[in-house]
Amino acid sequence: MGRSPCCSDEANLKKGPWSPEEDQKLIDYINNHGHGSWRTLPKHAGLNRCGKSCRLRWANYLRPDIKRGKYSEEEERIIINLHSVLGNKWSKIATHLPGRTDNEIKNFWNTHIRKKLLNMGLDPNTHKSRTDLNHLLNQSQLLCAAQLGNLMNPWDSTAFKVQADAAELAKIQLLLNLMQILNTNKLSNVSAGLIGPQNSYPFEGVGLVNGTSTVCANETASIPQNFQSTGSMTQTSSDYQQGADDSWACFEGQFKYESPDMNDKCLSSSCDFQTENSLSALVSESPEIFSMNQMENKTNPNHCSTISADTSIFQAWEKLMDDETGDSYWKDILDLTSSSSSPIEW
DNA sequence: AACTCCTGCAACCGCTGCCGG
DNA sequence: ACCGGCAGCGGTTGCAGGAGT
Repeated sequence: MGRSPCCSDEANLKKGPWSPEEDQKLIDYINNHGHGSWRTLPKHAGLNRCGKSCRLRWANYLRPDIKRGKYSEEEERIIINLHSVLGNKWSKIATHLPGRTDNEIKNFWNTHIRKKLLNMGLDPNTHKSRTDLNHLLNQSQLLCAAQLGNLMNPWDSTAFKVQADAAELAKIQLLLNLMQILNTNKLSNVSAGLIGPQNSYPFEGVGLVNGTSTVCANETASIPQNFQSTGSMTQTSSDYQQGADDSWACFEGQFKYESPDMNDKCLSSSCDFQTENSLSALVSESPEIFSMNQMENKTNPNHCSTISADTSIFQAWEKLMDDETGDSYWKDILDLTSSSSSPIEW
């Protein structure tokens, strides 16, 4: 059911920028009487504006507790983290940034952060790598083509080497993109891990910056029964409400999943819908590399898929672990996780 | 100096959700 | 249950000022 536009019956009302005199009238009136009904305020305050315009002017500009000036890195980080969980819910994001208005945060997002994320190769809407499925498909096709090339002409050593390098690069890139899918989805950060035959992957949360993660907690993440979670996470937000709708929390730390009786090589278990959809699409595009098995999970049937990959992916993973850069990167993360081994319950 | 283009931001528009009758 | 009024929210617009040519 629609409703008539605000103040549409009052054609003579002023629009556009506010004059200093109008601002002062509004400030004086609200300081003396409070805003009360916005609908009737303009008349009482002697303003030729509609109530909506007055409310907006007060809320976004004249309110005494408004914080002006540049956003700090901390504020920027909070906005990115919250946006990854809440999306374009600017008013909800604003409740976590005292003195900042929803309008101001929205503008800051659109003019600064959005561009920054794009420059970093991230989709500002999903916070995922901008590698869309077509791009992933291209990479998996490159990998397949390289492997096929090996089979078709195994005696051409030069071609073999070039193709092998291309295959290796493609594997690593594909792996990194998979990690991106796993890492940048909301619930997947607490419910999905990258698990190999020997290496457990300690994963990070949404928008992990300086060790802080924001996770959505409006659903309880389920963990398949044959998995154990270990590691350490410390809650850093004070308004976390476990189980409440629309709640959120900040955590620090990492934890990992291990499957004591997992013989198959498994890339992900216990996905949320978004992760599952991303991975399902990837699996359907590259069935020669990935397979997907449904695991029965009575607690939460929505989070029960297992993605399995071709062995070569895990060989690439191990190679990445052996690589100097990769090794030091993972060593840092493993050092962080080794401080505690108390189980986490979700 | 004059013009165009770009950027940032305040303000508007139209829709939704809530609440009381 | 329905309806209408209101506040609030998010997308969009328009303008001022700066940068580039």
